[in-house]
Amino acid sequence: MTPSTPGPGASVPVPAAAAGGPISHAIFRLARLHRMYAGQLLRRIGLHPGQELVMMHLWELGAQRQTDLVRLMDSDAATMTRTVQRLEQAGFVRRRPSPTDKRASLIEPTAASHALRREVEQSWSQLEDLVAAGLTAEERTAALETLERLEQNLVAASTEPANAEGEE
Amino acid sequence: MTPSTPGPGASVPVPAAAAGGPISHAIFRLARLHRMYAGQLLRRIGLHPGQELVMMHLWELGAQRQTDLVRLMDSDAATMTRTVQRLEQAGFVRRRPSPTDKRASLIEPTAASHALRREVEQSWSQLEDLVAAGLTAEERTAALETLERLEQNLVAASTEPANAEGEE
DNA sequence: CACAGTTACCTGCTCGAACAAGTAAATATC
DNA sequence: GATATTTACTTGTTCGAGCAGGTAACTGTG
Repeated sequence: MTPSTPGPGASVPVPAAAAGGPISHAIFRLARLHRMYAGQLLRRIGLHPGQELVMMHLWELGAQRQTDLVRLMDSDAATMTRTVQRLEQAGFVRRRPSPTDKRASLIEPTAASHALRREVEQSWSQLEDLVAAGLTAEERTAALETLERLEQNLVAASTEPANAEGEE
Repeated sequence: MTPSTPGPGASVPVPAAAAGGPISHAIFRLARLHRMYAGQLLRRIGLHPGQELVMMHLWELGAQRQTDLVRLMDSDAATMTRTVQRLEQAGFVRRRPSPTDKRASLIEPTAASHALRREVEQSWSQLEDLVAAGLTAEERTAALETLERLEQNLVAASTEPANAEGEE
């Protein structure tokens, strides 16, 4: 029945497993599919998942220190190091020592990279159209609110728990 | 400001970045947080993300061939091989050659693993409470429907595109 | 100025995700 | 029954994610 693999860059098999909390699992499955699609779109333009976010920050804000990128994306410093290394090697960013801080290096997008920006934005746009296909403007807003509410629940849980050792 | 690392299993920094399509990015952020929490809960009980799904399938269905697990989780065969190897090494599963098919091996949960099941279920339950905190039953249902609708959009997109070779 | 403490970055490691390729066994076809 | 194809699984590789160090540079304090 399954038509088998149609070839690279076109197969996104249907999900299957379901267990755990319904919402948790729905998030899991949705995120999985979403990641798959994003990955496919990104690969076409020569980026790996995650790299496009770094680039977008750089294109929007200009040269940044790695630490800034880490903060902006709330990612891991070690991951950022290697991601930047690969972006550099791919010719999308350049590293320049910070004039004010010898520890830091400024990451800036190369001229060559700017051609990518449109493609990244198009990919994002495509993905958004896919995931929100058939939704009215109101439904999109509602969906967004739902997602953000769930997100806020998790954010809140990370700050509240307050098994915290005394701050103060 | 940031109280520094409170210790393992307690720090989930707030997200930050936002870009791309609003819904896409909301999914991305939500999934990220969700994954973080799931990872923390799982680590406490000695599992890595993904392993718990394998175990749940085994506990529910009994011994399965790797291929079955791959199909159930719609995951990669290579990933499954290594995941099972690690679960085996951790003593949670055992591998037995299939009596009927010399290529296949049956994966079955060990007796020792059953103690884990409660913990996995508790972790899932905890996570579900976290993510759906403060939602009424109706809101949970609505959220679930929203998530599933978005998921269905992606699933549909994977089957429709119909650059497909005829499925006849 | 010397010291401790912090910050910025890098490396090593484990593990999941995905793709490519390869082996062995089962099955289909001639 | 020999050959081709499919199936089950393994290994190799790249890359993101996260944790655990480790080094150099900055900063604050005495």
